[in-house]
Amino acid sequence: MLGVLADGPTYGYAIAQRLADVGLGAVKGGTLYPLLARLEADRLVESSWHAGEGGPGRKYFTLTRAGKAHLHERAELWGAFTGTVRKLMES
Amino acid sequence: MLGVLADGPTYGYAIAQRLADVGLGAVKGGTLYPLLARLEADRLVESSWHAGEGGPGRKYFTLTRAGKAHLHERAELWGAFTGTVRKLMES
DNA sequence: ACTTACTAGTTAGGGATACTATCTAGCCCG
DNA sequence: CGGGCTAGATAGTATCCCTAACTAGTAAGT
Repeated sequence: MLGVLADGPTYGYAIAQRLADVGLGAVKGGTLYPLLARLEADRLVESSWHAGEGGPGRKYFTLTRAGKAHLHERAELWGAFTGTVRKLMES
Repeated sequence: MLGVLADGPTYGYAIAQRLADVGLGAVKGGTLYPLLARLEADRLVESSWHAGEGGPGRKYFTLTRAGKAHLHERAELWGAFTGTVRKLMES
């Protein structure tokens, strides 16, 4: 989620499409929006409402400075973790 | 878990030590034993009790044929998943 | 006008599961 | 005989993903 937002501000529905496009499955609204709300509660993202252009309004989310830091930190931990697991599964 | 068991039959406490050794943190009994019980319920592992050699008895777990197949299947999915996520986080 | 479909977001409820904490029990050592 | 290590089990709590249902705007077909 934070990785997608690192490419620039977007809104929930577009994030879901992006995740589906790259092959991470159809993330449903009931998963997506509570997660975004948690990220906002943790001050990792900020949101602003924009009127829709030929459709409903969109809530755009932007990574905060803390969100970027969190992403980089987690990316390192994720790399270490997956490396360890890969070794375990291949051995 | 299945990856550790792929190296040969072992018991819960030793699995926890192995996971701690490779850097996956201290997996607690409340996580470890229910998970092994689920794997056994799914016929992915089999267990047998062996009297302790200078200590309490040990419940040894062995990967079944289905367990090995499951491990290989999951390892492929895991590789694809982590590859996708890595690209997302690095972009 | 009515229906369908797509877009966009929200909420309630259930189920899976990882965690904390606690318990039993065998063995060894000081 | 208490403390510590080994070994396993269980209850209770919290998290969180999912299904399902809802509201609402727009557009196209009938």
